[in-house]
Amino acid sequence: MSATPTKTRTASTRAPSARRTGVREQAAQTTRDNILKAAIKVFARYGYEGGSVEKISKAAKSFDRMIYYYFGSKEGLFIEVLEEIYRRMNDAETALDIRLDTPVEALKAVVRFVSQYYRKHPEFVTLLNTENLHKGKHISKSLRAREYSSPAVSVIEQVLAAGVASKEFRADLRARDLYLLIASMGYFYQSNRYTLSAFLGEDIDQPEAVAHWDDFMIDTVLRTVRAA
Amino acid sequence: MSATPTKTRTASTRAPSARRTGVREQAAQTTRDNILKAAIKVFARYGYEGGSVEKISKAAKSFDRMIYYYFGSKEGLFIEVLEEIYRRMNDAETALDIRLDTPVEALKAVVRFVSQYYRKHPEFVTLLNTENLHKGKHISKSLRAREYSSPAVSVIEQVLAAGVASKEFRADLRARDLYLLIASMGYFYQSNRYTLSAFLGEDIDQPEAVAHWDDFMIDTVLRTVRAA
Amino acid sequence: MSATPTKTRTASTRAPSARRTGVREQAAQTTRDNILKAAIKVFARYGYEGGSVEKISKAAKSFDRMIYYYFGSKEGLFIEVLEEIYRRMNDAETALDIRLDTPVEALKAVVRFVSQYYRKHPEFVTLLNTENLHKGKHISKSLRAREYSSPAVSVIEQVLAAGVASKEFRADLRARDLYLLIASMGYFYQSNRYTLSAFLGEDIDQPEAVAHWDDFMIDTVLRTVRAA
Amino acid sequence: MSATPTKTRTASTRAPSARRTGVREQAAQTTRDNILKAAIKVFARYGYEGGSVEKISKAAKSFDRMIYYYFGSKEGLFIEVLEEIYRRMNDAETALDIRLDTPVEALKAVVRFVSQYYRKHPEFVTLLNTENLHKGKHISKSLRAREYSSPAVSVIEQVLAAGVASKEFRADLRARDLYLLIASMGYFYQSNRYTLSAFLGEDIDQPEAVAHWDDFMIDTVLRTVRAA
DNA sequence: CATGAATGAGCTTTCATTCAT
DNA sequence: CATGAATGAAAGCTCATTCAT
Repeated sequence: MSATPTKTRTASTRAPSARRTGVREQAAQTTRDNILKAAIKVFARYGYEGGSVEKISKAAKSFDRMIYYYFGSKEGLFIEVLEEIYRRMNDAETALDIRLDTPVEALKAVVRFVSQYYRKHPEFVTLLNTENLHKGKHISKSLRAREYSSPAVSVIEQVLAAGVASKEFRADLRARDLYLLIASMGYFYQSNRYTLSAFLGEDIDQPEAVAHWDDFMIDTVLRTVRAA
Repeated sequence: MSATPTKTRTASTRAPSARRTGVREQAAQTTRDNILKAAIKVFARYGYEGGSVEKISKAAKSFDRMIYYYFGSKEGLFIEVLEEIYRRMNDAETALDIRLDTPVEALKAVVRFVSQYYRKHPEFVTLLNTENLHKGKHISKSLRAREYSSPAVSVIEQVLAAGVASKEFRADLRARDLYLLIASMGYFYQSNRYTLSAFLGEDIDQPEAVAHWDDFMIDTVLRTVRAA
Repeated sequence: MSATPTKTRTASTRAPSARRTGVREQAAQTTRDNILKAAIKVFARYGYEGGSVEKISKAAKSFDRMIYYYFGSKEGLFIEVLEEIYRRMNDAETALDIRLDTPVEALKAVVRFVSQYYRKHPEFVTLLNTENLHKGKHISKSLRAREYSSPAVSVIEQVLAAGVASKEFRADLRARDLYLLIASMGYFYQSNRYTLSAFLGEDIDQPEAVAHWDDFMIDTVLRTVRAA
Repeated sequence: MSATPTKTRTASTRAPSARRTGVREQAAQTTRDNILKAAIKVFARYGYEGGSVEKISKAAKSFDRMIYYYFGSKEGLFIEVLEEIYRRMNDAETALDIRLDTPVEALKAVVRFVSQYYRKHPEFVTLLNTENLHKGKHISKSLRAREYSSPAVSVIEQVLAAGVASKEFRADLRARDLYLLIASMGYFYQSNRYTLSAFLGEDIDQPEAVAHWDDFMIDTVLRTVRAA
């Protein structure tokens, strides 16, 4: 590893200050952003080992050296990538407008959101798989990643509470479990679609198959949640 | 297992001859097996790119060259690794003794089996993730992999049919969907345990957490399956 | 190099005996011949370094080991390849039926033969180039190669003498020089046809171009040879 | 020579920038030149396959990596080697001072130049042979190589025209053919000197033999060219 | 006679990273 | 701020050859 070990934020890696940004800072910001965006694509496609520094710098139309300038190391860049994709999902979740007065519909909306998010953001799925391959060693170095978890579960918590209040949902269900159920079904279908297609002998990416799975997800979740 | 080589092997990669096995043939078989076993471990731990030929040959106490001698290329080895882990799961599934006269118990047993299999064989999970990262390019080159799918789904099919016959299970459920539900919940929990632990702020590998999830899986599956 | 240095013929490399050949010997002869023929093709196409033992054994539908069995080493095989192509050219030359009573026609025939031989045997040309790249180190180890030179020059010697006798050809010309002139023109055109085509901007392999060059060769040779 | 880089260079291989050359740029230029010069020697001596990247980088007192930095690949380096040797010959040819008022002497000078050039630049000969072994696949990728052909032929064209004008040379002779005749005789003698020496049983590299061949070349060319 | 298995050095190329302006 | 140049380790793979029946 380098002399200055990878950290969440070091003196040598520049994060453009949040205060008034001049022309200089903006150009730097652009370079930094380009690298981060390119890194998301490249790591998502090739994994951590397969995603070489050169591939990333080329995709960002920048230079290898710039990665070290802004992120300190390949590992530092990967950590920021993870933070970024968590932030993005968190942002999307926060933007969700859930009507708690109709709990069933609200829950359906949540399921649809999760399913769609994984489908539209395959990089999120492959990056998490990559990180799990590495036993979470990068995410554990990030102070920020943790912050993004609560909203995800808490949305479900609210919906669940509303449903219990209206007696549509049963009371003995943990929001965490419900969250995991929804995530499982959405994630697995997207994450393993290549081996599943080979294994099942059908292309599970076909629109009808996808729509069918979404319906099944909703049905399963509602059966799990509904009060007896 | 590999005693009956029903493989489509290219002319350039050696499969120990099927005829009377002398001392040398057996030694060769051992070398080949050692490499394959080592490859499963190494690829599972480091992924495809990270799992270098040297790491594998060292773990197998053999030489790089032997990998090319027996498997033609790193890719060829990886394909056989995938075939092997599918075969192993298939074997384990086939060994399952399911009592169809008690469908509910049978279904519970299936769920427990799947959950346990993923838990006890983390290499199966990471290898499939790796293969999905590569968009299934290796599995699609294997003629054998497909053969192993039918048993997995057909066991569930039988249990489901038995439950429908006894009127315990509803009739409008596809075995494929039920299989995917069970697999989703078992797989995701194992596959993403590192990021989930960081995300949820709890170690989901703890025995109680695992047991709780198993119960929840069974409960969810039964609620999905049960006749109104 | 091996412990028993490469020689023209060693105890360890088998040359099937010339006496009564049984079935066994014939099979061996075939294997040996196949290897030799394959080696000519492979060395001619890929050069000495590029022509790997494996390429040759595969082309011969045999095994690497057989090359060592019959030829001792890669170098030993290459030496026999050189001997073989010289022998072949010698045989073709010997088969030439030259009518010495018409010296001009005889000389034309010789020129055409040389030109055609190089054209029809590109492997002869590339193999000699390869050997010259290695500064003739292999041919110098061969006792046989030298035997094949005399006929080539002596045919020209005879034609030249006949022409001098009939006063059609001048007397102050060495057969060796005439041989070299003919060989030069025929060889260079074939040997360098790729770079020449690129260099001159025309495909010198076209039939008309070839015919034109043959005519020019004959014309040049006759102008060189003819008595004032 | 390489001061004016008129090259078609890919984006990934570095050509020292043309702007004001600082200390560093000059050092880089030196590294590049050292590699190119070393490559000419090594490829000329060992051929393309035999000329390993390591041999070249060592001869250049640099590193393997630098070859890829500057030339992209071994093949890219070889292409530049071919371009370089063509350029060198072209430069030498351009420097030739031919007096067209004495066509016979001018032609003799050309023949002597060609003969000497091949003799003094054996690397030119072996590199072309190597390229022809590869069927011209590298030269065909070079846009530049073609540019160097015209001068070679056009010098002869001019001499031929002058001789025709003075009625010393015959008019029905193509410059291209004359060029090929001269090149053939000069090239073949140099290219095949090892096998020829073995074949003829004399060392054709001896000064007297060389001088004799030069005389014979001139004599042959003049006989071919002279007006009846 | 014939051949599968083994071996270690070597190949071209790519890797993440640091140096020196 | 930015970037060309340099570096050595390691990657996947092929090499000619020998071992052991």
